[in-house]
Amino acid sequence: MVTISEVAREAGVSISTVSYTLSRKRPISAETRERVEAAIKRLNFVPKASARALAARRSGIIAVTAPFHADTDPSDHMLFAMQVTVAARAHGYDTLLLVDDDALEGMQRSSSTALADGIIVLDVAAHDQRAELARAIDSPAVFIGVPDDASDLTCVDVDFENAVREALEQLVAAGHRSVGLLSHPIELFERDSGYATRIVRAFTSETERLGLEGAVVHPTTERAHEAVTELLAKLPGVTALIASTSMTVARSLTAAFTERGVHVPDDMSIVTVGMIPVPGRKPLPFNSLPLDPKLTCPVAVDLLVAEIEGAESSGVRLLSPTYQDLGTVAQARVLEALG
Amino acid sequence: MVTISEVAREAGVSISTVSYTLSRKRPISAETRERVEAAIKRLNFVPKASARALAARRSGIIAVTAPFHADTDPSDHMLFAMQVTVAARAHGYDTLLLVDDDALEGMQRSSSTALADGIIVLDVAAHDQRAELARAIDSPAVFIGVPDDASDLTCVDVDFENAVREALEQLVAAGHRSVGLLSHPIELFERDSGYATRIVRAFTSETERLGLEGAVVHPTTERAHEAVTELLAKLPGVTALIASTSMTVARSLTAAFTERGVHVPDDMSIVTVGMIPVPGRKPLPFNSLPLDPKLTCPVAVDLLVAEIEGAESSGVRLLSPTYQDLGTVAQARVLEALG
DNA sequence: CTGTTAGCGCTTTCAC
DNA sequence: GTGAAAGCGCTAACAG
Repeated sequence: MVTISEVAREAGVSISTVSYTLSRKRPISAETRERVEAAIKRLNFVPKASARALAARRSGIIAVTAPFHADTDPSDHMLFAMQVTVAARAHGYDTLLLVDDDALEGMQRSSSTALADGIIVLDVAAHDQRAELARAIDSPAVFIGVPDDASDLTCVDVDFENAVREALEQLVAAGHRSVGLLSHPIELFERDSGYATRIVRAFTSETERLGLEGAVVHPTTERAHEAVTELLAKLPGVTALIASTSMTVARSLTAAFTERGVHVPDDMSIVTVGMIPVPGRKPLPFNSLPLDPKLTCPVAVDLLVAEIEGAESSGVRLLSPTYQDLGTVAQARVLEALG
Repeated sequence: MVTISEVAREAGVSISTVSYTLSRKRPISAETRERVEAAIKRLNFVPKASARALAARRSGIIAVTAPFHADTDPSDHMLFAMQVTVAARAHGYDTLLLVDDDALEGMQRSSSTALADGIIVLDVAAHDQRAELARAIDSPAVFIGVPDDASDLTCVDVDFENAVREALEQLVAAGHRSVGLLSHPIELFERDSGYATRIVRAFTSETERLGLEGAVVHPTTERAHEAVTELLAKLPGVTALIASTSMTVARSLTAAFTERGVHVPDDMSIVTVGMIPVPGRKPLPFNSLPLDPKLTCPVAVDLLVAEIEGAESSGVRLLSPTYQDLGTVAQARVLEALG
């Protein structure tokens, strides 16, 4: 196991010169640099993480806390953890995974032992214990999601309110006046996972503001059929739907409407809001305002790294997704005019 | 930031005494221990990970390398990563997540920088670059899955061959003589993800050995309907099915058969093999021999920790899942006798 | 049973 | 532009 002093000896320089050649924190003459780099290559030297961390008081590790609830979709989980990891690597950091019951305790531990330089908080609930903890510990933390009490916290999230508004405006522009919202199973709201509630609220207030007819339905099974039936009963003149639900339910949406004699998109325009795309998988065949981890995670990591490196910041950053137009919003048919 | 020497001073002992009370690596008198522990509590001391790692030449971190292919299910990924993490915590280790293109390079890096004490290799492919790498580096590694060339490697996996045999034997015991295998999409085999191939092979050889009529079908969409149709055409007398496919396809299985007038389980007995259960989610309503991360991950981590702590081991450990009997295997109806 | 001390392998002043 | 040396905060001989 080769150390920095062996490199120094091999290159005929002092160890500080080797260190500075690596860190570029002070000028090194071209000739010296060359000698050092050659020695490094020759000996196959790589600085040890622990020694570096101890001396520099920085571990180069970011902890990712991701608890696992009954209604947590493991796919979504992984997609976020992955994007955080990719973004962290781009800054030279590695990520430590804190899951399950260790999501809270591990956050405490990684801070007090200085295992991690900072923390990314995933799957944030409305009342999240990690919010208080983040305020109490030394390590900087950035939340992906917004807890009810976000004071003194740095949070990054999709601007769901704005996304719902934009989706509705797209529909209104195409002449739709009666719009449904297909949400998550009702049970999910009891645990209050925050963003689903925000979407329903935004839908309610925006349909009202725009003078639209609206109805919210929740799936009762793993397919959309029952909810679609309910929607058609509740809102007989419905011509458009915003879907913000699970992937499984969304995938059965077209079939569910077809079974009821409703053709998508001609009879039913669909826009999804806040649905998570899976890389390498066939995307949902609907216009969308996605909740893409690739949008929020890099921003969150940027903020965290900035804080680690001394910047001060806090507050909530809401990011607006870009509208993916797949042509699944059709001109509304004015049924009344015909009937 | 309180250090060990402040604790020593506060307790009126030497720092080694503090260190040893913590590590329990040598006896400490009850009285001294009490004084030290009081001081630790009073000052709220927690040893710094980096200092500890440098001095002990052990980081307390296990790297988890999990590349992400187009056909990698993010759910499965997370479930394995989680179980590895939980198992690692039980031994006092934390886990570092290596994903994507960094799965290979990160493995190299975490070893050469001594960032991690050992490595768990997930989502192992038949020809996996990480196999050679594992042989080349210093850090011990344990594979969850078995690459084609497993020489000098430590691998843990489910014994799929045995599971297929057991499933078939259960079916034979219930009188079935004509059995189908619902596998993965045919495209998956081009990338050769190993275990799917092993299951098909085992199915072929075991049906032959048992003198059964057998047929393998692959889904062509995200539902089972097309494959079921194909199966009924290929094997008109089929009375049982082994399903080893994606969760989505499996969930539509009962509906697919029902649509063809085949009742599950009375007309069609189903056993799943190698399917991954999601904690907190309603399990598939079939008898099963699951690929449970809770089975393989703890064993893999145990082996890795043993190697880290000095034990020598290598070779392939195949674990047999226990048969989950949900009563979905019915007595075969002897159609011939009636016809 | 406890204390002294020499490192672990780097980073970073301070000095030239 | 480079070197010497003092740590960083712990662990683990070695010594008693």
